[in-house]
Amino acid sequence: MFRTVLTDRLQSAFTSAGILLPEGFVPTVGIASDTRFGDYQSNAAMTLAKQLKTNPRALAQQIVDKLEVSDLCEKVSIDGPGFLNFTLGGKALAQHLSLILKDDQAGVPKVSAPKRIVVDFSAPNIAKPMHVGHIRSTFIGDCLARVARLVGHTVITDNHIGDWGTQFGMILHGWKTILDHAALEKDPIQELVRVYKAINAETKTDPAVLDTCRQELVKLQQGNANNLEIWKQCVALSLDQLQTIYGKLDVHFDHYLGESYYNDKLAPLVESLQSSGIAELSEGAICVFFREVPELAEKPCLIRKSDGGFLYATTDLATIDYRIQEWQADEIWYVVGAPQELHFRQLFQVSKKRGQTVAMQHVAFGSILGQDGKMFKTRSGESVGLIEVLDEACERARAVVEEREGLTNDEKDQIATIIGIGAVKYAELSQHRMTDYKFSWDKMLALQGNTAPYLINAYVRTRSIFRKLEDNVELTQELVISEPAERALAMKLAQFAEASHDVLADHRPNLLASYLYELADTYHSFYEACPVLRAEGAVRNTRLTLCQTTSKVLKTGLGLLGIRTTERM
RNA sequence: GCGCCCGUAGCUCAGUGGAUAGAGCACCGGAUUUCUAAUCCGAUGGUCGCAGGUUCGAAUCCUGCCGGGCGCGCCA
Repeated sequence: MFRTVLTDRLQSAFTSAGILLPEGFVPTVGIASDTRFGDYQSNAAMTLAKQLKTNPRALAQQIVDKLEVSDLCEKVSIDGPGFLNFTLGGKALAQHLSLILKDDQAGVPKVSAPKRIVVDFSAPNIAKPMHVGHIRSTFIGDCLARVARLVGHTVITDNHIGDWGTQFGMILHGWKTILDHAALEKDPIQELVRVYKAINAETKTDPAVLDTCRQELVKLQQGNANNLEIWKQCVALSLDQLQTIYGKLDVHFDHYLGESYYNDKLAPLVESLQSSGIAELSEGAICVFFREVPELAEKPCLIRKSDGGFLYATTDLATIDYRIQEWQADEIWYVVGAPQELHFRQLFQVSKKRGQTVAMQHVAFGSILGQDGKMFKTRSGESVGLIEVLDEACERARAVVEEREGLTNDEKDQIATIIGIGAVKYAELSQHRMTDYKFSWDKMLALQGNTAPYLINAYVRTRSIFRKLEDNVELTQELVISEPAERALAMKLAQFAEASHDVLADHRPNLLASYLYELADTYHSFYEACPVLRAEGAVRNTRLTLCQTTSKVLKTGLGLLGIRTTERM
């Protein structure tokens, strides 16, 4: 990765120039914001000059005199108030392209200190259909897991299913009184939802029903055999259906350890927290106070209700224990919505009090809003099912594919699925995770502009050239990059490494999405400006190599977003 | 009341200390008997919510204000 190599060289130059770096000062090199000046740039001289109270340009000159980058750069210049601008040489670029081509991970270097990272995402509820609200956690989590794996971390994905909520009181009561077994067989989730909604409505008008539901729940929690059996059936039926969706989405988990998995660990956990003095009795409930943290001083974390029941935080604490003990987790990433920020702050504080050193990160994201700009609530009745969105996306893609020639119906179906699902994923991942956005069919399913089909089309264009190519052409490493469009593409390709690593710095898939969009855009421009097959000799060879490299980076990059590619469209 | 997040082009959004703030959509003008146009080239469009401050340099950092969203003990 050029950025780190140049940073290292810069560091050495400081040393050779005899410049003592102040505590905490790290020279940085970044991708140039304006390519007129160069490919990479550094503001280290300006930043340091401020601290040392010297002239930035003179300091820059001192550094450049000691800088050894002749193997990488054809030019290093000092511009403006003291920017260092690096222009890569053709040979270094060509070498990097050839690395991308032969490397298993397309030139993305591994981290020097790999970690064991648990990624907790998706977490749908049992007996409820997945809706558009699940899109964010599922796609962001899946993408982060893929990127973390690529850069060398050991990643454990865990779907912390909501399989033990209070909603089971209603489902149990409904199962026993109004369940339609034929309907259950046909579409389990739909029937369970119907039952849940019907009973939920009854509880609003009839307090006796509510009471019955509570009793059913207590019986379940106390281990009543019949209720437990019904619960198991619900879980099994729901998991089946979830697996189907995840299969369609190409999202996979190493574990499905739902809330229920931790049931028997909760009582001893609360006891130990109490006996160690971390938790205390307050207003009948057991909670952990954070009197030493001003912002949390009046916001205790409840771990046991006054009626003896356990809570969200209790299960999460038990889950942390498990992940540390069984999986030796160094880090845990929770891909959960921003409204739960307080919950996680409390959770992390409790963990800290217990002396746990695992690094925990709440990867928060904004809300998908309804057309009214309010939260997209499940019970509002307006929520759109995830399946419906995916089906609609594939149908729209299919309508476009239909007009293409030379494809069989089966191929058209497959292509439409890849594009449809890719479009939905890209709509999410190309967005900053903290931004709230209104759900819109058109936005989610757009096939034009900055969308998955645009990127996939760029990939298809790289492939079609090779299909037309006679025989096997030996791609040499001697590249002749002369046209601006060629050089722009080569530079873009080299930056895949930086883009991939940037995703993990702040858990931001959209940085990779915009990189890939820029790459596709650069390729499309190159494609118009530089004929490949009609060119000859070294020029043709160079262009073929650029196409081949683009092909690999697009496929790998889209793969990191969880988006599949197709050879034709 | 306190805490967190957000406010950038008509719309949807990138950009979190660097050089002239960028895309997509929409609108307007061009390019095609194609290495498959789901494409390309160009034009129009912005006191980056407001006001101060720090800095050689601020959409970006700090303070205050305005507007919107979310959260703040027995749901998850």
